[in-house]
Amino acid sequence: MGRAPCCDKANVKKGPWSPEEDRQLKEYIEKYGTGGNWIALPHKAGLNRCGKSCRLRWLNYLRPNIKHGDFTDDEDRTICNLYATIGSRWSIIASQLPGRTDNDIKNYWNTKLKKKLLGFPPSQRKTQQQLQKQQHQQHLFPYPLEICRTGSFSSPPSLEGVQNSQYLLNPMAATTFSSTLPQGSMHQSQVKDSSSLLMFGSEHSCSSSDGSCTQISYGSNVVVDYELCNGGQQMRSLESFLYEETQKLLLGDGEASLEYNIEEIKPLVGPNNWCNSLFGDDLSSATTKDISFKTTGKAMYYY
DNA sequence: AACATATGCAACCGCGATCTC
DNA sequence: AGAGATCGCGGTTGCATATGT
Repeated sequence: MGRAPCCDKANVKKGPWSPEEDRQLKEYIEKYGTGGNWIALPHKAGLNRCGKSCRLRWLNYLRPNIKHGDFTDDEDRTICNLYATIGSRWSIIASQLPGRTDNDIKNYWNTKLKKKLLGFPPSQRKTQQQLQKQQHQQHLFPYPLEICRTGSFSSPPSLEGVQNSQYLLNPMAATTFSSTLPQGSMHQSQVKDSSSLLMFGSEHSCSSSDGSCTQISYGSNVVVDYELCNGGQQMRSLESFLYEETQKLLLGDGEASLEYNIEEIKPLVGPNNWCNSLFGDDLSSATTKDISFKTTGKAMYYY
C-alpha cells in the first residue's frame, strides 16, 4: 500500500505563486506561525495549495532576511569548500550562509559555480573580453586542481573551520580563491597523522596582464600517499591525483575514488578521525558519498 | 525582426527520516 | 512495536527571459 497523498493533488493549485497568495501566506505565518503542521496550514490560511508548496514558498522566498541576488566571492569560496568537504548537502551549506536558501545555493552551484570551477564556458553569450580572459587562464592552468589547504590540523576541522580555512580551489578561479595566501612563499605541512586532511603547495605570482592573478604550482617532488584509498603506498604525482579527483568529484563520479566499502574503511580511519567527528561515530550510517571525499583527503608527504 | 537556443530559477516530486498515536 | 502522517532534503523539471544567429 502506498502512502496517502499529503493533499488532494487534483484540486490544489500548482505553479507560480501570485502576489495575493504570497500576501495571504505571509500574513498568516507572521500572525500564527506554522503551528508545526504544514499540511493543515494552507486550509487555515485560506490557500488552495499543498502544504509542501507553502513550506517551500515560505522557506525559499517569503521568510524574513532572505538574500537574493549575486553571490559574493566569500560565499563562492564557502560553497566550494563545503561542497568539496561534504558534498551536495545543500541545507548544511545553506546554514553557513546567512540569508541564503539551500535551493538558491543548489541552483547557483548547478548553473554557475560548477561550470566556473571546471572551466567550462558559462555561456555561449560570453563576451569577447570574457573569452580572452578564459583563454588566458586556461593557458596558465591547463586543468583544474582541487582543494589544497595550507597548514595542518591539530584537531578535527569543524564546519566553521572548513568554511574559514585557506582552501585553494580550481586555479581557473585563482583570482578569487588564492587571495588568502601570502604570495611568493612556500607552504608546506608535514603529516603527523594519516587521518589528517592535508595538502600543500607553493605559489608564486604570475604575469597576468591586470596583475591580479596568482598562479598556484606544485613541484614534482610532491607525492601523494594512498594509504587510505589503496591501503598501500602507491604514489602518484600530486598533479595527476588532484586532476583525477577533481574530475570525479565535479563530474558527478565522486564515488569512483572509494574502492572499499564502509567496513573496510572503518579500521583505517580510526576512532579519533575527524571523519568520525563530522559524521558521528556510526560510520555505517554514512553513505558512500559521505566519506568518499574524506578518504581521498589522504596524507601527503613533502620531500 | 524572427527564430533558435541557452540560461536561471522557482517550483515540483519522490523518498528517507522522524514523529505521533 | 509498528503503521501512518508529516517533514525535510536533494534531484529534476518547466517556463520565462536573455542572448545569439
